[in-house]
Amino acid sequence: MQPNQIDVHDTADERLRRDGQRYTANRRALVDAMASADRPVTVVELIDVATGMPQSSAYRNLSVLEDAGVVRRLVTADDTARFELAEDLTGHHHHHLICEACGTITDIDVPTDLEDGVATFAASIAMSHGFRIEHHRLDLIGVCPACSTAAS
Amino acid sequence: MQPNQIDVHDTADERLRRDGQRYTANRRALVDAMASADRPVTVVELIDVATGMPQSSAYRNLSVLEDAGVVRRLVTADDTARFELAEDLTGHHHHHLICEACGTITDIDVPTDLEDGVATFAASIAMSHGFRIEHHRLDLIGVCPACSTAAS
DNA sequence: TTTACTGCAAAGGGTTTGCAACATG
DNA sequence: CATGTTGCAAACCCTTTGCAGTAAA
Repeated sequence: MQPNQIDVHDTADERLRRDGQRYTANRRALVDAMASADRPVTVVELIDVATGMPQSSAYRNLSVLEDAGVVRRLVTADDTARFELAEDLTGHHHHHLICEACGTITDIDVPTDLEDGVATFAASIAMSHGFRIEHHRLDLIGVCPACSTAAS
Repeated sequence: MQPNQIDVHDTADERLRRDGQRYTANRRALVDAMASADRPVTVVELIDVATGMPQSSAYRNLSVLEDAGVVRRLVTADDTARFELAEDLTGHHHHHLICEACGTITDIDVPTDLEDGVATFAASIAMSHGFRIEHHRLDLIGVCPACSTAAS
C-alpha cells in the first residue's frame, strides 16, 4: 500500500535534483526523522533527533524540501511550525486531530464518503469563486486525553 | 437569522464582565471593525480602521476578547494571525477559503449534509481517541482569482 | 572550478510584557 | 480609591539571512 523507505529517499533525491539541489546528509536526516514520526513534528523535535544540526540548517533545508514538494509545513494555533512528509511521498492522505492545550497534532484517517463530500464541495467552490483549489484541510480541534487529565 | 449589531456589543460586554473586564472604547472599536469585515482580519487591518490604537493595545485587547470567547484567532500559512468574531456571536457557522499566495481568507458556507458528515466523523474520533473535540475546521486552500491573474 | 551547502552569528518581524500614568466602577 | 486599562519602549521567540568557509558535481 505504502511506498517503502527507499522510495521516499529516491523520490526526495529526484525532486531536489529537479530544482538543482542536492540530497545531502542533513536533508536525508530530516526526511528520516519525519518518516519515522507518525505525526507532524516541530523543528526542535527534528533537531533533537538529528543531533548536532544547527537550527539555521534545519530551517533552511526544510524550506528547500518544502519548495521541492518533499515536505509540507503546517501552522496551527500555537506559533510553531510543524513539518510532515508530503502526502504523495507517503501515499497516505490524512487529516489532523489537534490538541489546543499542548499543540500536539495526531494524524487521522477520514472515511471515503466524507472525503468525497469534501471534494465535491471544493469543486463547487472553485467554480463559484474562480479559485484554483490546491488542497483542503479538515482539522478536529480539542483537548487530548493527556491534557484533559493534567487540567483536572 | 443573525443577531444584530447591538446584540453583538451587548454579548461582548456581558462576556467581558463575566471575566472581570471592561468593555472599553478600544475593545468596542475592535469588535466594530471585525463585525463590519466579511472575513478574518489581521491586526494591521484592525489598527488601520481603529485609527491611533497602538499595536500593543490591539494585541492585548484581542487576547482579552479571545479569552472571553468574543473573538477567535486564526493562524494559517503566513505567520500573521487573523481575527474574527466568535461564531456564536454572529450566529453564522462558516468555513474558510484561503489564498496561499496573498494569505487572504474568505468566509464560505458549507452544505448541511457535509456539515453533518463532519459532525458524525468528529464524534467517532472523539470516542476512539478519548479526545474532547471543541470544534472543527474545514479549509479550502488554493490561489484566488486576483493572485492567479497577477502571476500570469 | 563552479555551484551548492554548511554553520555561526546577527538581524527580522510578529507578538508579548514591564512599568508608570490614566480611567472607570 | 481599588482595580482594570492604556501606551510607550523594550524584550521575546521563532525564523530568516549575510558571510566566509567547505564539499560536491
